[in-house]
Amino acid sequence: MADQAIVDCPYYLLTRASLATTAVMRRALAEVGFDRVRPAYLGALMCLWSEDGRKVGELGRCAGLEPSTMTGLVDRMERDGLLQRQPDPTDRRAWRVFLTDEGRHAEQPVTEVVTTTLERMTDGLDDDDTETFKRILGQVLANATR
Amino acid sequence: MADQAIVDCPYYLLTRASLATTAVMRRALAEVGFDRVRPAYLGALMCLWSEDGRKVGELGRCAGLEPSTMTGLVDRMERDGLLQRQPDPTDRRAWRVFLTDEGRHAEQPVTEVVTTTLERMTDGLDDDDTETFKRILGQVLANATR
DNA sequence: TGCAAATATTTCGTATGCGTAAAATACGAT
DNA sequence: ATCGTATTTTACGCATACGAAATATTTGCA
Repeated sequence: MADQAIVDCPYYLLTRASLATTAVMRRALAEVGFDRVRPAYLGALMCLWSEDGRKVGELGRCAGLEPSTMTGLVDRMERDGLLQRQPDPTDRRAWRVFLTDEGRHAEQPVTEVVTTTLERMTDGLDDDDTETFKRILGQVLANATR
Repeated sequence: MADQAIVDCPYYLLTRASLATTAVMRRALAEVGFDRVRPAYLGALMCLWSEDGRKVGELGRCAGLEPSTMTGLVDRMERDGLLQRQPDPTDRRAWRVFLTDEGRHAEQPVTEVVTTTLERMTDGLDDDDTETFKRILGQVLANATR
């Protein structure tokens, strides 16, 4: 089979694993009734759960996304009822992003779904592997962003 | 710092590492004059380099992409002069995809850029880590696609 | 004070990927 | 041969992400 070379390519594996995990995450969230929470929202939600009322740009830096990406993301999350923009009282250029009740109440169950899903994704790996995985991904990420 | 939780999340690391590596790959290709070769083309190119003249759907299966994704990808690759569609002589529903001269000649230098870039991405990791990385990604991918 | 530079956000165009539905063609059973 | 089903590809709408440029506001310096 000539197609074997590609599944040995780390870049193929990395991009495919990322997309496939996202697909599983989306289905897992939908299955427990959280179809309003898209996988792309998770980073921003985690940031807001740990500290609500950030500026759009701060949220982007926390979640690893560009400002121009955040605009659309916050639009969709607002449309889906998870958060609201509020003008920053001390800086008229900026918006503060606040969770709605729904966004706040999602923390517990969504965190649980994410945890369960990640456990399912790392099935067949021991704890060492999981730690190694995070370490390697962190190193790759560091190598890539510079 | 409350933002630390997120960089400990394997899902964050996985998606970020994938996007960041893609960005580096794009820049690396552009730097050596291969800006017509987008990172998304690499899977399809590898498949065609190993076996030219596949059907669109076959190419998708080889590269791990849905048929509906392949249409646009092949459109762009054709627009960028890397391949051409030819009607399948034995099945009028199907198209065969053939590399152009340019697509064929890209194999050597593009492969080199990709290899170099991946080495750069895995800088700071030993050979064991690299093998472990592929094994884990393969496992995650297997867990996700089922 | 006034103006240039910096900052915060959005807008726009583009790439990438998916799922659903449609269109064209092939195939298998009768 | 015909009809229903399967296959191949495309079309469409949407989500997600980026970079470049535009807009609005703030800030720092002369």
